[in-house]
Amino acid sequence: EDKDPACPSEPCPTASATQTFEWMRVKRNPPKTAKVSEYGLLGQPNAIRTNFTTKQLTELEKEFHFNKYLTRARRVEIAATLELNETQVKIWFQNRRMKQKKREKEGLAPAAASRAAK
Amino acid sequence: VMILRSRFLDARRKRRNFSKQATEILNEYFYSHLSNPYPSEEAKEELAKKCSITVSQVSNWFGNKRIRYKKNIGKFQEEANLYAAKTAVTAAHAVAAAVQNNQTNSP
DNA sequence: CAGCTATGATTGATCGGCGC
DNA sequence: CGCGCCGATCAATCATAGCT
Repeated sequence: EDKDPACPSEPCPTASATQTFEWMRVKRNPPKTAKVSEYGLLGQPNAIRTNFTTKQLTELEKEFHFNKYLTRARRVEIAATLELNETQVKIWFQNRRMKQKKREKEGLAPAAASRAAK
Repeated sequence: VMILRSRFLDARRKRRNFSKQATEILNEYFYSHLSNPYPSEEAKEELAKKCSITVSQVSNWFGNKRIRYKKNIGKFQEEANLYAAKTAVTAAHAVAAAVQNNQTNSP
């Protein structure tokens, strides 16, 4: 069960046409950041990317500089204050930590590169 | 809801296109690994060095390339054939073999 | 110079794997 | 068994580069 699902017996409809591999078929499930209660009908939740306001981002950023990690209590507090789900706050911190790490990495690479170049 | 897009003009968003050679190298890798265009961290570092760009930029390039390719495969068909012909590699098998850490065939 | 497309970067959110 | 985190990726969008 660890081999490609397609390779041998393939009709190959259009001659040399590049086949459609699995990664091209991958589809992400829509965000479940919903608050279904607001719709009566389980209609479409917030099946879209939430756009945080400048105010929310400023507040999250401030909290991040205070603590890179959140406690359950803090998360609940912030979510309520910014009118976001606890999940959104949690995710924001995780993405923020990754961003921080990426910046640190990009910040040291050049230094090592210039040293090596010298 | 006003346009809260106050992205304060991300100064960092001053983009510059990559050099022709860099794009050439990235495309060669992409199309020679079309069955699984997901370079490992090591491969990304090597590509970054060859292209004189950062690893993050290599990641961004592959991320954008994969999404845009599958969004409209037809639009890239010409490009795909071009690089496919230019690079006759057993990459697809190499990738499968790598996952298996076992070699069953050699060029 | 306007208009449209190509492309690099950003980011909220998902996916699979880990550890507890 | 579920939860938070990590690392990678997705997917939509932003803003600019570049060609017509």
